[in-house]
Amino acid sequence: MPTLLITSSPSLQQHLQAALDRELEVYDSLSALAEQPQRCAQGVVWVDADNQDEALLGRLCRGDFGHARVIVLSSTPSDRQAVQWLGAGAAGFLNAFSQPETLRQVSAVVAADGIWVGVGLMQQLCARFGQVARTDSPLLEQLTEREREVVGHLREGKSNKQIARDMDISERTVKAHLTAIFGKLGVPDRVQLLLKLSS
Amino acid sequence: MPTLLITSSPSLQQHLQAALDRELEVYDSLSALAEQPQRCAQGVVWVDADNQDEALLGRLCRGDFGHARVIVLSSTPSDRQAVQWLGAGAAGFLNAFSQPETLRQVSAVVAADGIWVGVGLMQQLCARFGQVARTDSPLLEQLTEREREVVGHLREGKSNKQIARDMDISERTVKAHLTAIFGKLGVPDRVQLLLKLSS
DNA sequence: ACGCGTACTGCCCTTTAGTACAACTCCCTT
DNA sequence: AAGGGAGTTGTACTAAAGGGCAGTACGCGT
Repeated sequence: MPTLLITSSPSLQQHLQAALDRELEVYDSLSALAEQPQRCAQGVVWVDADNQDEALLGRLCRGDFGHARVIVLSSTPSDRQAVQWLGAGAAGFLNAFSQPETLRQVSAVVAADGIWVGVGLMQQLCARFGQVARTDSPLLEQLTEREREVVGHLREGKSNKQIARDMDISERTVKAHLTAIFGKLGVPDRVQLLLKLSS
Repeated sequence: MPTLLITSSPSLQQHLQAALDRELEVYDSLSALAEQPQRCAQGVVWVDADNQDEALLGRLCRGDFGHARVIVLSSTPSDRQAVQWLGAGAAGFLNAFSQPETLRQVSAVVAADGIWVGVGLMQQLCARFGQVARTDSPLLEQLTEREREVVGHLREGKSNKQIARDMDISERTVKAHLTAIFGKLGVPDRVQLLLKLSS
């Protein structure tokens, strides 16, 4: 399993090589690597994001060039960048000049098919996710079983007619359920309901 | 730094003990541990979530019983559970009977104050974050200026009549813009458009 | 001058959404 | 037995959404 490094910075190359104590296959830019996709079909690729083509890096993370595990490095890391690359499918995001011990840790985690992310960011992400999950369930608790089913279909964007077909009841009954749902949740129509559920 | 394990399953105890090759302090249930909170004031606590009190586990993750690092195990893991516990403050979530190598990896990461999470879940979290943080979708690039304005109003859940008032044009023109928008984005109606934009 | 894209609007039409009012059947609790 | 919630459906209505057809107007490049 080869370990690749994409950077145009000699100092970063030296830093990473010293930390990992392993043979690195170094490429100057992603475009150079893109021409031989078989090199990154597997293994781990460390990418210095500072001077790389964002679109190309995004494709690499998404797996367009194989199933490589991508670790994105930045000398000026931010939460925005972290979300961008981890969301695209990167396996790690951290400061390019992190402590050697941290780099080794990241390397081990990623090699074991895990992903590496800073504690602060993780808390932010969970808070954001939890925010949605929290407002989601209590809202639907006041609905009956059948009404929740209707909401489920509604979230797929189905029409009343389609919901009626899928639930094997009349369209009139679907409307009855909807009227009850709108009343309980305090919304005027299906559009507002969807917005309330996804906010 | 003690390592605790909360489970009522002998096979899980054996599995983890063998993988970590370390002395484990085993408790049958969380309620047994809750009576002596000083035991989990620090260190790492592995908890088998399968047969535990959810409320109690939530409090443990949130730090009600000290600042222990909590790793939640499940023999039937799901993203929903992962979000639930990581969101509550757990340091890791994984299959109870993961490979010994993975378990050791998780142990190392958590001991180093990191968080362990699967790649798929990470992408979901980032997507959810982006949903809130992102203001403009690449989908909207193919729309004209005026059409993007209409979409903006649409995302507020406004009716055509209201949009017409706000943009100071006729309702018919709003419909004309909408027809163009639906065509370009390949959706049949406003509901599907909203779903597409928020996915 | 001509074509083209964008914006805007009218009339008229069909379909969909939503509600008011009125029933009926089950099932569960009192 | 009586009441009530949940689920179901009908008729009839209003309002909203969506689109076809037709026309006007403005700016921009050839």
